[in-house]
Amino acid sequence: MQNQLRVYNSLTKKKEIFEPINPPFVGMYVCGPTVYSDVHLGNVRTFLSFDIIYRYLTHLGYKVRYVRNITDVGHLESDADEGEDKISKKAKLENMEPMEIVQKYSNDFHRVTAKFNILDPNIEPSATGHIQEQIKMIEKLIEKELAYEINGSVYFDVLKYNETEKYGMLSGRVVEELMAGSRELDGQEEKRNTVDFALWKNAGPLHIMRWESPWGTGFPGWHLECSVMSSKYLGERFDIHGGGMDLKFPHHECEIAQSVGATGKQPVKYWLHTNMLTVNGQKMSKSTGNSFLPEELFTGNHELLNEPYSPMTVRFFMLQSHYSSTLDFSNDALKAAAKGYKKMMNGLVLAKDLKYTNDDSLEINPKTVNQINGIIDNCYRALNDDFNTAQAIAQIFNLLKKINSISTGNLKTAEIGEEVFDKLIHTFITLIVDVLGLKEEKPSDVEGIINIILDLYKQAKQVKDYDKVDEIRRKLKQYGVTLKDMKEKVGWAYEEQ
RNA sequence: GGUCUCGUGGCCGAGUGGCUAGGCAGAGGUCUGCAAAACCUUUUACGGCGGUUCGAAUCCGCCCGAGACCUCCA
Repeated sequence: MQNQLRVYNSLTKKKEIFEPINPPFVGMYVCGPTVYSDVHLGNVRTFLSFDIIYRYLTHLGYKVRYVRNITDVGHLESDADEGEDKISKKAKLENMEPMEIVQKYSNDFHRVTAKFNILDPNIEPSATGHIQEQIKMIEKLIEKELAYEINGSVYFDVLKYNETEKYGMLSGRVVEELMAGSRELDGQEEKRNTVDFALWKNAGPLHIMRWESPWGTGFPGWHLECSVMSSKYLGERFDIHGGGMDLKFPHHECEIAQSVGATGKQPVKYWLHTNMLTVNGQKMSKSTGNSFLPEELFTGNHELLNEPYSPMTVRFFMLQSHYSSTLDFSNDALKAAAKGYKKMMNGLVLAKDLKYTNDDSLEINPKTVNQINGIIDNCYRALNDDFNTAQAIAQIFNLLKKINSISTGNLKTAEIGEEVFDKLIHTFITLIVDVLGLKEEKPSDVEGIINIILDLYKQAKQVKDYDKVDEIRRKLKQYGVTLKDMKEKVGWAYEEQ
């Protein structure tokens, strides 16, 4: 491939050539969900974007270790001292154990990602599974005087850190401005400064999630888990850290501060941020109440939807935009995506069946050959340009035209030669299936289809076309379906042996 | 208020200093028992006003409009 992969690095605000720290290995960490409620489509978009990144890096031959965490403690409702833990709050609300909440929504999350054909990460660590490591990191930060303990809670001292390092590099914040602009929130007296953030929180007597620590019973702060788990599984310095745009500040900023504070190293080489899904131009989020649940989409059961949309339709829809742009969610757009997706899948079915046919009477048409080679190059150029799936899909549609032409006989395979033919088919299938992760959605009503065959079977019987009858019976058997002639009707059953 | 992003044709959405994005929709044609698909051709364009340039939708400035982050959010 003549051109190299380039990625947009949020830290440097530039597109950079992607060069892993230890090729061919790539370490990638993505902030996963906080499992306190159902994931909505906005969440899905982020995980889908990183799914593509994971798939493409793998496709390029990198050995990727993909770590995506599950946040199951420490994510507070607000930054105030008595800010409630999201999991804990939900547990009280639903009268369940916190770990039941965690399990329930983790299961839901996995079910949803599977539906969208999002690959599982290699490691999926949880915050509660790494309490010891978090405590150790806090101790290290206290030792370096970058953190202070007060009333059983420990805070990161942003001002102290900022004396030698630069807090706010990623999000373009200036500490002084943050101090000036920050509002006085209730219960922040404990902190030395409003910009400080919690590493460990003292658990009040009623708090249900609690662990022993050198500072008493408590629970870890949200930002810490990612620093701890990424360094544990990917090392103090790794290649890619990803997450939604909205995590840039404060979450990722805090992560950098913690890691740099503890190790003296910039933890991440490339920061990648995905943009938001919007509805009527507004960010989709739980708090604004404009979020869609995947299930509502699949059933069409939502006031803003006039029909259901399948998981692959939505996947295709999202891939038609670039991950760093906002994407607006609407019926018209989804409907158009549904058609485009089906068109592509019809091509996939054809491509899998196409065979090369020799024809000595035909000469190779260099123009067509060049065209096909050019389109394939464009596909890779697009994906190499910061994983531009939108552009890649446009090019894949150009490949599709060639495939359809071959299928209808307008283009003879001999005109492009066997080598180019193989390349065309292979690239087309690989990009769609392996890189974009799109798959066929077969008709789910198999029974309905069997019934149509039963009707044909009955008709054949009526006219005593027993060859046909036997043929239908034999062919269905290959699929594990046995026909049964009964007194009143024809039935079917799963073949028992 | 601070920081930042965006504004593309009927819709969605790429892209970019001069070379066809693509999908959906529309128009015409080829094919066709019907229908569909497919293929070919084709119409609508870069928020406004200035500037830089041989040339800008693409760079710069101003204005208008929309949005994000600064508080939980992917």
